[in-house]
Amino acid sequence: MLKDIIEKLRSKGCKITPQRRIIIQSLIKFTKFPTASELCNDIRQTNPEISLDTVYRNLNLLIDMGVVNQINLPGKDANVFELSLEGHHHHLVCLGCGAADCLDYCPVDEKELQKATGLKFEIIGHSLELYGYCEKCKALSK
Amino acid sequence: MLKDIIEKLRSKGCKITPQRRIIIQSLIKFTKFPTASELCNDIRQTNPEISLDTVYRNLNLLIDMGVVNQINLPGKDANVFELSLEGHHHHLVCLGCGAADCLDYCPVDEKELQKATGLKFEIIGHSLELYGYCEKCKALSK
DNA sequence: CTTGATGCAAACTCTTTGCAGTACC
DNA sequence: GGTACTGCAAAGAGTTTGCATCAAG
Repeated sequence: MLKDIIEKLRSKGCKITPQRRIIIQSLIKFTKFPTASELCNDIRQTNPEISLDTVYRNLNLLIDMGVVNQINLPGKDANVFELSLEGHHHHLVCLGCGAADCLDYCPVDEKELQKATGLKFEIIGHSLELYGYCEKCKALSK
Repeated sequence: MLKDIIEKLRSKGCKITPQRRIIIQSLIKFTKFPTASELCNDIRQTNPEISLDTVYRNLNLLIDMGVVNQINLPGKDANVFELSLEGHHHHLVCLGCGAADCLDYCPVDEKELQKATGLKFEIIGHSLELYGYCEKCKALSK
């Protein structure tokens, strides 16, 4: 997974710096989708010298490369990042702890929707987020 | 519609100032979902003296009152506001001009989804945005 | 050696807050 | 008249940019 991404960057002429490598590694390792600064703090535990702007710059680079998605959650800590190697999918976002799981299954049939909405609007994509509580947070609230 | 909202505010003990009234009127009038500053600029065409912080303060108040929804769109101009008198619905967001239409019909069956995802995650809500091109922007791109 | 990447600092945008004066109820 | 609201200015958060230095290819 790390190798694939490195290879993709290399093939597009990007240099593979230690910072870049660590950012990708950290992103792979996260179980929730991190904000830019969460990612930076995580990396600083082993590499205290990295700067937040480098994290931002590389996240934007990875987004341009199609390796990372940026997700806008409602509320605070709204901008989070995820690896996007898996193609189209959706998320189960926990309202308790903020953890987000992926849902491979896509329940949205765009063709059906296009029929239902008529021809005025041409649908070319969608985003669906499911909100609720994960196992841990369900247990905590009881 | 304006009256209903004013009444609701009054019943909760809020004062009805000219600014407040104009903000609501402008919000009703918009055909796309405006950002806070778009809303402010629109209001300034007739009331140049209004300040952006008042717009923000009142939008937050209206959100607390349940009269307005805040929607996070991906990319720039991410935070937009809509009146939320119609209950649960989704949006057709134009990638060309940013205009957003409402879709009353909800194609997401949460019960089905709950079955499909199992019991680990308890679904209590969802958000769905459809992206594409409105009639105008479709025509322009040809 | 060349070009792109980094770190620092500062700029920028969006949003919130403190405060004194104002106006709605 | 009292309390909530306004405008101003300034503070904060999050993100981007300019620049000199550094290192990957």
